[in-house]
Amino acid sequence: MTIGRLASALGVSIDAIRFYERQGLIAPPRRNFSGYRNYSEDVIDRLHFIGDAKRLGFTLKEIKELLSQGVKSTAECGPVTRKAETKLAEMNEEIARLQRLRMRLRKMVEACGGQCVPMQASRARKKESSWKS
Amino acid sequence: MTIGRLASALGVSIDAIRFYERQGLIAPPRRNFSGYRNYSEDVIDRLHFIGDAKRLGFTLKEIKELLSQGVKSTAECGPVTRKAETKLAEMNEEIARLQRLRMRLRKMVEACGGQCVPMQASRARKKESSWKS
DNA sequence: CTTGACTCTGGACTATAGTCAAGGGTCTAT
DNA sequence: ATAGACCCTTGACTATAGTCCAGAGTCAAG
Repeated sequence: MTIGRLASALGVSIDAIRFYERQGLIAPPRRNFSGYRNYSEDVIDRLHFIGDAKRLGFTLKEIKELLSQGVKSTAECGPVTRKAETKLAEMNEEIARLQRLRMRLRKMVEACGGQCVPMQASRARKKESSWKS
Repeated sequence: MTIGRLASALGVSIDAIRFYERQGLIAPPRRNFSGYRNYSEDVIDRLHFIGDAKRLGFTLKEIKELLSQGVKSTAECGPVTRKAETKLAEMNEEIARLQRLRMRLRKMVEACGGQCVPMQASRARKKESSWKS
């Protein structure tokens, strides 16, 4: 299978596949006599795994680690589970952070919504009452 | 005020201030005869505004737009409010996205928690039952 | 045989928000 | 006068996940 066929079969770009190879996420495939990459079926599973893991929020670096530990499907436990738990914790923090930001923003929008009432938390200086054009 | 004093007064790095200048977020200040930047008090407000807006989740690019519209404090309405509303919507999407990911991850962790039960959604092939080393 | 589609490599580029370093000039205190 | 702290510019670098390009070689169909 050529890289082009593989790419369109999986809905990823040719460049992405070569990129994964450079990054060590997939093994360099055999080449035909003129240097074209020639893929076997195995790589399809591997690329599916990469896609799954990406959707789960893993970075390529993390996926590489997973793969280097011999993990081959997202159903496989041990390493994925441990990674996933860490990831989950990180994600909870990130969500919390965004929610805090959202709250601040929301308050700001509300405070300014109707009558342009100065916010309490703002750093506005009284002297600068040039309430904008 | 020299750049060093300004930086330590505000708790940002000298490099960051020069970076903001390059990016057009703060105006190039006067220079003394030997080329040192010499800041007036005004820039303090500006940098505070930048800090506030950053904490609210705006990117530097967005902050620059705000500033170019004459906005000078986070209490100021109009442009900030409109931006903030957009931002809020984006943030809601991002939070929702992360929460969906979290759900997927959580399910995975649970599914694999006890007995390494294969997940339904996985792409594992039956033939590949080499259940890892 | 030629045309068009495909592939190869290497390197540059994207966005974000700065940080770090080299190599030089300047300011302040002793 | 000189040491040490400060400042200048320019350019490279960080991480992420690729994308895009040039210039060249290759393959299949007509």
